[in-house]
Amino acid sequence: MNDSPSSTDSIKDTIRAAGLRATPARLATLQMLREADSPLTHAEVADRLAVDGVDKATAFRNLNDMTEAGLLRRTELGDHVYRFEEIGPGESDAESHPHFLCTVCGTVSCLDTVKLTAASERASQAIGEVTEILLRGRCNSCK
Amino acid sequence: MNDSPSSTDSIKDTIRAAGLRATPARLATLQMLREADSPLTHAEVADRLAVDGVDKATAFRNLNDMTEAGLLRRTELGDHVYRFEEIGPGESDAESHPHFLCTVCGTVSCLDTVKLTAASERASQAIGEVTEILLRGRCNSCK
DNA sequence: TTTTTAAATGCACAAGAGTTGCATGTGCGT
DNA sequence: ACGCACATGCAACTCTTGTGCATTTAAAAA
Repeated sequence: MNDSPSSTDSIKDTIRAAGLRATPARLATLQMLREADSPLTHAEVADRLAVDGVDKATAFRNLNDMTEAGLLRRTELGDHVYRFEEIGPGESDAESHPHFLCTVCGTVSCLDTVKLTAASERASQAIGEVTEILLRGRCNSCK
Repeated sequence: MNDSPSSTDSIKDTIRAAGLRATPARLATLQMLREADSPLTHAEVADRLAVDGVDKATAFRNLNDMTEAGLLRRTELGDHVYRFEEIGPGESDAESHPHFLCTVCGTVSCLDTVKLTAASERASQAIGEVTEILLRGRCNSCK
């Protein structure tokens, strides 16, 4: 069998632990995001679930509900589309990692090591508390 | 007189130099952006011009046309709204400065001094060429 | 100054992302 | 196995942005 029951159960547990019901649509949603290595758009998730007969509104509501429940993180990378990624077990919602969006092909990459210089940290502190860093440009495949 | 004719003429010249006709709607648009100290949204410009009888579609078209002509820069800061700012005379379109968006009040600040650490530069180069930096968080007024 | 014409405008309508109201269906605690 | 709050489906709706087309106008030519 391809779907190991253990991983399905772990997904169920994760959803229930967040105070939500483990419905088929939510299982599929979280599994999709767990297998993806970059944030997925609203539409990508909805389209994929549509073949299982899941309504667009349901897909959107689940994504938002799971975000509110602390399971997902919603990011907006500047192309007028919301993207979602799973928040790992230990991870907190606040400590999100930087993202890179290719403005040509739309590919998103997660970055771990990107930081601002000390001087930049200070300059930005003067304005507010930075919780998110987003870089945009052209990825190497699009040069 | 408040509207110094010289500045109006300079705006006209700027627009014509970009290969566009200096229409009243465009004069007003560019003047607005020139006086603003942070990028203005599509809607902000359109609403302001509406009192002069300028159509919303015209306002949107002008913003996009002037962007294409290299007079303006269009940025998307993650709230599903386009913002525009003038590109200074010497400035090129490519070298945009970083922005900070307060996710609470929506205020946008332009940053000049923010840079990535050398290590971060290297890490991001591995993925692509970064042309734009966006920081999000809570501005000091919203803490 | 008048004429000419391509560019710009106004109006109405359309597309895409995301949301919401409401009746129906279902997970899951008892 | 039962019941109820929660979740879903469907349709209509909002909000931002873009488009088609007839009319007007900036600005170059005469």
